[in-house]
Amino acid sequence: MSEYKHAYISEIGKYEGQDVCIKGWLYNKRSSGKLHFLQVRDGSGIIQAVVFKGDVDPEVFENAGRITQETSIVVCGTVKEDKRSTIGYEIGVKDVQVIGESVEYPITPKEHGVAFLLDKRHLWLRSPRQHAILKIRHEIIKSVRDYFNNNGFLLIDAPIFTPSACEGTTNLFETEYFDEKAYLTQSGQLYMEAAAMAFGKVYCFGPTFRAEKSKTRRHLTEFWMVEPEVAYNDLNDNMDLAEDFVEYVVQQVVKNRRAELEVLERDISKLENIKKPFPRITYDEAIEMLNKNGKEAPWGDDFGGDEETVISEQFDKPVMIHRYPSEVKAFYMKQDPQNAKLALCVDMIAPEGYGEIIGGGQREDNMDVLLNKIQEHKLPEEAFEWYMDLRRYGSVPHAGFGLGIERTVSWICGLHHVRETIPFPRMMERIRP
RNA sequence: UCCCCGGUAGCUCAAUGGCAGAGCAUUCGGCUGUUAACCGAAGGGUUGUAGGUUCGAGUCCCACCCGGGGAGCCA
Repeated sequence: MSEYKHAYISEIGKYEGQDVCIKGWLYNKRSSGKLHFLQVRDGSGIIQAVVFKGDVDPEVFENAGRITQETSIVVCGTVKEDKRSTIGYEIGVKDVQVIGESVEYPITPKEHGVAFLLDKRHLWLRSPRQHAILKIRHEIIKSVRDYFNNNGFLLIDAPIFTPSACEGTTNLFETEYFDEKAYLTQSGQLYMEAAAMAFGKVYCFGPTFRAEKSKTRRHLTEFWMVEPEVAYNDLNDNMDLAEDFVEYVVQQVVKNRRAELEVLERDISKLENIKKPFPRITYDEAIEMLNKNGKEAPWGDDFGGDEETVISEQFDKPVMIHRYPSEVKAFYMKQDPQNAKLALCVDMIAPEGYGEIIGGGQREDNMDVLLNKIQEHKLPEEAFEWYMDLRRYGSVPHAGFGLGIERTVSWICGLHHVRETIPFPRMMERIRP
């Protein structure tokens, strides 16, 4: 076996006519008397290895017929072009070596329920559909990093442990930090504001945690968020950045992960259409749109999933809704100089009912106004002393936003639930495996 | 926290209040081109848990446990 060169299935075309070995696992098997068809996967792809009784030792043929699903095997043979193969090639087997047996693998090539598959998430990752989703997740994350790295942003990692709530309202996971309490971060934003005053254009990218008891297809307790922040940007600059960024990420996936989108049966034309400019409407216009479409919405209410869906259905691109009432938004949102009841904030709602993927806006840069907001929200002033320093020492207009990775993956992949968009999802009722 | 749905073989599901079943998986046998292969056979059950109604409960009633979907909540 050692004389054969190790080849990955994704690059098998380079070895046509040569003898190679594939190191992987048995995905599925079919037999036909004097033939065994072994579907072998190695992480880079799946290839059919054909064992013909007349070509190999009787012992090799016999053993090949006994290999069970997900047994790890090294398959050696000749790479042959074959039109019947979905990847264009198959292996004419000369030898098969079993590395590790797999006895009664639980995920059979038939349908299974979500609860069962989530219990077996560590094995479910081996299936082609999960490969497609997680490769697209990889592409999205790579595109996110490339976009900011290529546009003059500096990566600044935000801490995971935080001494108190960024906004004081949401449920945080509490943990012990020596002899005091600490919380898992729900956002790196306040730290990005400090970093923007130091470096101009910055972003952070990492996990965030929310302890809300939400059981919906859009919620995880642990999820990943990318948060850019730019000094001297106003709300319009922020919306320009958001749409340029989202267009780039979507188009990179369309360009580089077409095969994976096809595995998921995604309508790619809908993604190809995600090009600038994106529609921008005010909160007031959104309220009007809701009332016109039979979804009564009083001025002053925040939008839930139903409202977001009705609005997103009016467009075939992500829509940016800006200038919400200050009351429903966080304390650090800058007050609109044209109307004190409004905040200079923006949410981006993905099309096809996928909901909010971006939330952000211009930050309050006036120290007195910010102090009032902290008091109105009954937040502990001393915890925000360092944050006030950013207004005390050379305050400038600045803006930023956060994009939720899992909701973006869910939208681009066309999934029903965010739980498949992350390798090991953490939800209200599920922390294992 | 609230509302809705569900829990039967390893998995996906069926069973009018009357013998607990099928497909897949597993094991054995057959087939030279299979594509969730096919054909034949075998093994496999505390029907989520605990009560109750009934001659008789997987099925009806009550409580609880677990899961799924949604709401609230969630920049």
